[in-house]
Amino acid sequence: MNLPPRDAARDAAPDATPGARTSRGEESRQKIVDAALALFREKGYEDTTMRAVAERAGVALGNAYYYFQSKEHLLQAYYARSHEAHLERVKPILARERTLEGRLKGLLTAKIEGEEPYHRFAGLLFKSAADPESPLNPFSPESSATRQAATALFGEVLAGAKLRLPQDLKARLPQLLWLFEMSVILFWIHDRSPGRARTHALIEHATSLVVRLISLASNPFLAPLRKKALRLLDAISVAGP
Amino acid sequence: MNLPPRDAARDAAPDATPGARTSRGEESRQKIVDAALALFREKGYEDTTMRAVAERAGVALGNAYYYFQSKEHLLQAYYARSHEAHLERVKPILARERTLEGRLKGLLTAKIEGEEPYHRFAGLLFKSAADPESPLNPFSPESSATRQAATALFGEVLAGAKLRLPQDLKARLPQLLWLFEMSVILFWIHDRSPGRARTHALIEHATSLVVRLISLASNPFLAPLRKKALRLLDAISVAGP
DNA sequence: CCCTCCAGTTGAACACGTTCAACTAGCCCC
DNA sequence: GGGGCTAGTTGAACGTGTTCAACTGGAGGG
Repeated sequence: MNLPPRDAARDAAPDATPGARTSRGEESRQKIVDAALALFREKGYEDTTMRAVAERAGVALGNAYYYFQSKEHLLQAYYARSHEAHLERVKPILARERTLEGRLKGLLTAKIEGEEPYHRFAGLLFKSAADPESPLNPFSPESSATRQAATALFGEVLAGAKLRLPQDLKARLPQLLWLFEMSVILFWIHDRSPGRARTHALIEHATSLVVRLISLASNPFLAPLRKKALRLLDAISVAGP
Repeated sequence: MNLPPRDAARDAAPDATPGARTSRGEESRQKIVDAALALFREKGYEDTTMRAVAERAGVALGNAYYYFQSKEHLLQAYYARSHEAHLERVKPILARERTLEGRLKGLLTAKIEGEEPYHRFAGLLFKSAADPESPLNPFSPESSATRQAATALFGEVLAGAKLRLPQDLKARLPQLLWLFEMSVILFWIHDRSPGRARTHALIEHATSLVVRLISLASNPFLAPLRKKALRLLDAISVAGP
């Protein structure tokens, strides 16, 4: 899932919560984030109260709301952290794998394994992300920067693979692969099988299927169908209205 | 695609809210549902309070919780009712349209037009869809009746269309079409264009594309790829009775 | 006729997320 | 040094969803 980085979200929102302008302020903000993430991990999101966060951070209840519009917004801090970790994990994989299939599988596997410790509240993140009203929602204008960053990563996945693609498809594929990743994550969130065996099976089979579909779509014989599909994407602009 | 099953332990909802056992009770339950749906439509979900629901229903606050475990559970009543209304709207369409494309387009258009009054809070459906803990989640056991009804409807859509399909594909297609419908609804939820023009465009283009993909998948020439895709579904599906 | 029983009903009470008017502390300008 | 100015801070107060112990009404048995 791809949520906007903290700073971008704050700058885009009209009534955004202020960033700290003071070293004292920055310290408070940090203490609040640290307290929140620790409590989320210890007790889960629902059982963590804002009062408990404020108490552990050593600030007043209202102070947390000076830096974070809502409890939900505290999750953004977690997301920012986890996305950076994901980039780090993916870097060596992309350096090693040279086939599209290997690169995709590596990326997706790294994603779900990196998120594994947070499986129980990753669902909550996705929940906010699916709400059209929420600024955390990946289809929102506020998130466009992050969305582009995420699709750019898939652009890199494609660029490093030995692959010949029609130009029109190549332009749209990163967005489509991002949607694929989102689907895998949605599946993973619901997956309760031991070791997330089902999600691993999904990645294994679906990735290889996706790669075959891509090469099928590249077949000149099927160009009309491909054009039709791409026209659909143009008409609705894949990221959503 | 099927999502993984939930824990059997939780499935056995031990403290399920009782159905009414009395005519007086049935009346109360009905008044509460009516009040809730009216208020949801008038003010949206968030701005509807349980106190307002109880007041309009003419019962005490606590009484609503005798029949519904939570505010969220009131939404299930909406889903059930909306599906019934959908069936009524779809009936004449399926009686008239004889091509798969016409039947699908008719069904999807009826869906989003029927849901239009509830657009502003329909986003909650997907919030719940993303939350594995929620009983409203369409993949949950509590929703299995609705889910099966929905896939059964797509079975009817297929049965009434003049179409030759490989048997293996035919068996899985209703589920796949249901996922297609869910995707359209997800798009619609985020659609803020006037008259939902974008969603109508999506239905127009995507349906015709889906129909072509189905006939492509039926091509004996592509049987290996089709088998591979169906094996994927088998691998991640629940082994049902 | 009264007693028992229990589905149904009640609203006060609770804990929570969130808001807000008032306060504090450090910095800058005169 | 004093007088603002404002980022930062405070906790009481509000409205919410939810819980619960107490109550009610009417059906059925004696």
